[in-house]
Amino acid sequence: MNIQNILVADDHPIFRQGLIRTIESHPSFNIIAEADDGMQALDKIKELKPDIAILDISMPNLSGLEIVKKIQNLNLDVKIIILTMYTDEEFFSQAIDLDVKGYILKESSTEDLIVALERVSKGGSYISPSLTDYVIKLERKRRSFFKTKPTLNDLTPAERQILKYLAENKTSKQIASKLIISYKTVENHRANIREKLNLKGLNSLLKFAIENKSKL
Amino acid sequence: MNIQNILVADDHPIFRQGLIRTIESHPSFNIIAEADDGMQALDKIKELKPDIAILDISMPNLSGLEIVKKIQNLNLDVKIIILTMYTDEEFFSQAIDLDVKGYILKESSTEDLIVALERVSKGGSYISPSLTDYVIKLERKRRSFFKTKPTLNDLTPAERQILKYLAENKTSKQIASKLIISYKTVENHRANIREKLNLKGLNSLLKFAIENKSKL
DNA sequence: TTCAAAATAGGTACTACTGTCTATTTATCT
DNA sequence: AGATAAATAGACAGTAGTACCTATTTTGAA
Repeated sequence: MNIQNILVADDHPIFRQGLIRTIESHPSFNIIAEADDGMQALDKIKELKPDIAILDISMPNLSGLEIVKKIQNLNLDVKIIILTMYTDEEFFSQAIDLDVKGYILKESSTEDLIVALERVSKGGSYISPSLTDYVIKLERKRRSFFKTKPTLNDLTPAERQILKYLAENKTSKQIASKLIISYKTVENHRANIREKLNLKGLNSLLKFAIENKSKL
Repeated sequence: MNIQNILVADDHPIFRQGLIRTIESHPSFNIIAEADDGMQALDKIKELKPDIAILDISMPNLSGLEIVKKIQNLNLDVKIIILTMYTDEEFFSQAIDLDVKGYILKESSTEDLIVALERVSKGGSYISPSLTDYVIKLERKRRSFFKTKPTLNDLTPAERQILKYLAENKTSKQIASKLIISYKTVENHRANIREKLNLKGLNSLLKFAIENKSKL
């Protein structure tokens, strides 16, 4: 097996040093580039064509998952390992749908990281052991009726906008006057969102908005 | 200045590697121990008496801030740098009250980390630039009337209990029947909590409960 | 251009939370 | 034993969100 050229992209410099130290301690891997935001990562991937790119999800300018989409549109042959803090079904299943080769958590051991690199470099794939629960859950869901859980992606732009204000605990009236639309329109959006996301009962929508505001 | 012996404690192995790589690249600092949970960190500090201990806040078994308390009870002469993800006033002011010498964010640059170590090793202190806003806010608060922001600590056990259920979006009725108390009692607790925490307006309490549920 | 989805607006009944009160019974500390 | 804080319970008016509808206009994609 040739030496694998690797790009690491993460906006946390100290963590990035950890990746470098871990990866360079292994002779089969060679770090050819670093990036501390998404745009930079994409540019360097296009320019340097690494064998493997290790991407953080939450980065300024362009998220790891968005980078993956762009790479695939360009038909670049780069294997992707997503590295993230989020033990979050949402991101995970998005990544899987994008045919990402590795998905590992930032809390992983250095050994896990190396194993992931080895597997991926040989054409395989690797998912953080801690995510097994999600994998199983997803499988079960897919099997039983293919009814996939509705996600934020099903929402229209206007609906997302409403959600953002809701997360700030604005009332429908306040949102209406801010957006210069009728109070009833806001209420309608709320109703539609609740229906799409299967939210029932009082304030379930507010709860959802607050818990998911980082994703909006 | 002598070479400073340093202990690093963080439960994320890759991040820990980053700390080590960053610190060891600087000749004045020498890492004498690592720990990946709080108990281990405390034990090693007691045993090895490092000059400086870099502690993560969220670690298994014992949090960084709890370690600081124990160290101070034992009158150990160890300078503490807290390293955390949380840009959270709560933790920050707790740390300051504990007379921690450094408080820096995990997203800091490697340079910031080194500067912090240098300052602290010389008896000074260092706070992440990104936290300046909080520092100023705190200062302003302390100055204007010494009225400190009310916190979760001001709440009684019954009130915390109510908050927990609120974070699950239970209605007052549901909580009442679960705790076998009157609906009105629950409403009274809610009112008291709102008053203590200065929460006004509809659903502000629910918002608070959800945002702080991890601390309950 | 035509069709479908999204955004807009409104009606009505119901329910939950808020704000502002009073008042009694337990604990707990001095 | 007496004071204080906490937990309990209630009244009442006002406001906001929910559930379930109908209906028009705008926009975007086939």
